[in-house]
Amino acid sequence: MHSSELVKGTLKTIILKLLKEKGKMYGYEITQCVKTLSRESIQLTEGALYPSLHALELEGILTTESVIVNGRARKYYQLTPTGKSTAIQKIEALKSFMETLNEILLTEKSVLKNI
Amino acid sequence: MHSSELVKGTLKTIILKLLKEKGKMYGYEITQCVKTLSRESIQLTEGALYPSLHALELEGILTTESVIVNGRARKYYQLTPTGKSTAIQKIEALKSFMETLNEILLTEKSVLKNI
DNA sequence: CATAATGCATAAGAGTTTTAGGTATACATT
DNA sequence: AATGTATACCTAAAACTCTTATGCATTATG
Repeated sequence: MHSSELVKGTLKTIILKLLKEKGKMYGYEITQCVKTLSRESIQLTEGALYPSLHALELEGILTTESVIVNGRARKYYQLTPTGKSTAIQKIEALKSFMETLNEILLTEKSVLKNI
Repeated sequence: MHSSELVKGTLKTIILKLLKEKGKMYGYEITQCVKTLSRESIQLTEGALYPSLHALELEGILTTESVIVNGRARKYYQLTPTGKSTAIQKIEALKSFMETLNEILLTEKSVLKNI
């Protein structure tokens, strides 16, 4: 299980990535999808997920649509046009950050000595 | 410049990685080292760095040693034996998390459809 | 001699997450 | 019938961490 500390900064980007690919998802579906994709190593908590989704909606990045399925309410989220470009930017930013991070983590003693 | 949101969760691990390789560093040195290694894309703020260092010290992961160099005080930090194994663990955890994250970011629409 | 760079540190406010709880339906098991 | 599990939404207090701003001090530089 990955520490929640690490997931924090990447939560919004993960949400945006999934919505970008799937087009339309509801909250519970997002938690399950992340769980599956991460092989059970990331379990989003609802207390973090829903406030994030609502914030993204307020920012105009997502729109919602409520639907009744099997007698239960579902609230689908999808990217707005603005949200789509935000998603692309955020995903690129995260990839770029991971490359930087990777360089730092692979830096060896001998290299560091000269900095 | 990478968003501070992303750096947050990885700050402690970055510190531990650098100390693991360099053995002994002072606060300002850490900020400059991260700046250089990241090609100016990560600029640690002191308000985040020092509290983290102090927390790591309280946890028994670091010990300190104050030295006067060129008339200025420096406070060197280094890993304790416990800290050394914590560092190794944290670094591995971060690498593992990045692999998971990478898989998520590379997931394509066609794959996601079946989840 | 003012400014930048070096070097440490903290505190108020802001922002986010954790933890814990609440509400509700469907379905399987006891 | 009652219990538990899975599905599905949400929120609020407390905890946590960072941002922003500030303070102090020395050395080098223009």
